[in-house]
Amino acid sequence: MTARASRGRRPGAPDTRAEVLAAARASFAEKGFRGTTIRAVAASAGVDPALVHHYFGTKDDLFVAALQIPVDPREVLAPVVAAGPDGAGERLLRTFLGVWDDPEVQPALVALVRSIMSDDTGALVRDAFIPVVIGPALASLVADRPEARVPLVVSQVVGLIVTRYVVAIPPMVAMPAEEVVARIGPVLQHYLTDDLP
Amino acid sequence: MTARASRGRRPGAPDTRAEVLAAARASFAEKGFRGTTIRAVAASAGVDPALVHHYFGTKDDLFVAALQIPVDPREVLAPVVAAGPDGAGERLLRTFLGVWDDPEVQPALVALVRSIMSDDTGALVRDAFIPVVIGPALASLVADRPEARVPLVVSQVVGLIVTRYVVAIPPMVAMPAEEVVARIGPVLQHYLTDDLP
DNA sequence: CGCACAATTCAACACATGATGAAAAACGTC
DNA sequence: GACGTTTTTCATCATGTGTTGAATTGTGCG
Repeated sequence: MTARASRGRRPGAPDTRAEVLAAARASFAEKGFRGTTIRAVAASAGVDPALVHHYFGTKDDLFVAALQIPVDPREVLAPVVAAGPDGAGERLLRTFLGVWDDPEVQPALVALVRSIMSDDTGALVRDAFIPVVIGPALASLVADRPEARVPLVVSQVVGLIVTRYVVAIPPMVAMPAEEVVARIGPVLQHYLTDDLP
Repeated sequence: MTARASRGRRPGAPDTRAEVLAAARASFAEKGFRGTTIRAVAASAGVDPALVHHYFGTKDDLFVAALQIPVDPREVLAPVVAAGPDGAGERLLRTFLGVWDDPEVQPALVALVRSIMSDDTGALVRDAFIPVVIGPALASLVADRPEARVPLVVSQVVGLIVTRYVVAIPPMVAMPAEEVVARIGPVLQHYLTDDLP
């Protein structure tokens, strides 16, 4: 019930901009792009809608601002790739969970995935992200025929993302990271290096 | 450029209702619930928006009408479950693909999944569908500790759904059903019956 | 203190959308 | 052929949304 009514600047030095950005991230993560309204973000930050426009311009701009996260997939994957194919499945999964379980970046990543799957931004993943970023990284880890193995790895990882972070089915959320690594890691390893039927 | 202008009933006996329903299914599958507008559905069916309301009432009603599909998961899963745990992974996957690759039901299923992941209908899957429908069916196929195994199976199957039908990444779409069965089936079997680490 | 500047709200516009009710045209039946 | 019924469009409304510009209040600097 923090009744905020008066016009003009607030006393003190509150970082209102950061609050708005956090509210936007949370809303984009939970409701997706279309489901998020500027008014709702403003209300959740205890602020007038016009202020959102003042800081971040249009709604699209707000969205890309909310997706700004300090994680470059190629950089994160580099050490995993450098260590070679032995035990790559578990290493891959461990670093992956290290990023996704970080509460600092999780909302932005979930928002990104939600938008990819609800709106037709799917093309971005389909045509650019996987072939350009993920594909080459995994390609040096697979035994052979990467065009057949990479999609399998991706499918299991995507399933993990959706069940653990997007839909958040309870047993998957409750599972400790190391347990996920121990149970799914071998499957990734299997997709990467075992003989294909 | 089929200029349709005149008022009143059309000559002939066109099944306009079915066309509207098909357009709605396609739009819900591609753009999700929020992304679908009554006007767009009407335009895609070459019809006035009011007609959509005339046949199916509100937008929610149209959505549930679009989701009406002649497939009961328990009924489909019954024979798979009845045959016991031996080779259950591949059988499960085969019948699963039989349903999802059917172009008659695919749009409705994709629409359902899209809505589950974009809007917060996720609760439906999280709290009802998996525990009540999928859980008990799989429970009789697993070796032990179903609460640990079922989520693993679900994660791989969800990953398959998303990559093959929702985001539709090309290598996954192009893969023949039997190849999917041969490559992912053993992994499901592993989750169902192999020793858990 | 005075003043430029930043932060914040208010009021309003333009637009798209879901929904409604009445009117017009074809059909089926007697 | 007359008539009730179904199918279809038109015109319209209320609402929520993104966006804009002006007005107001606090902060920091000279």
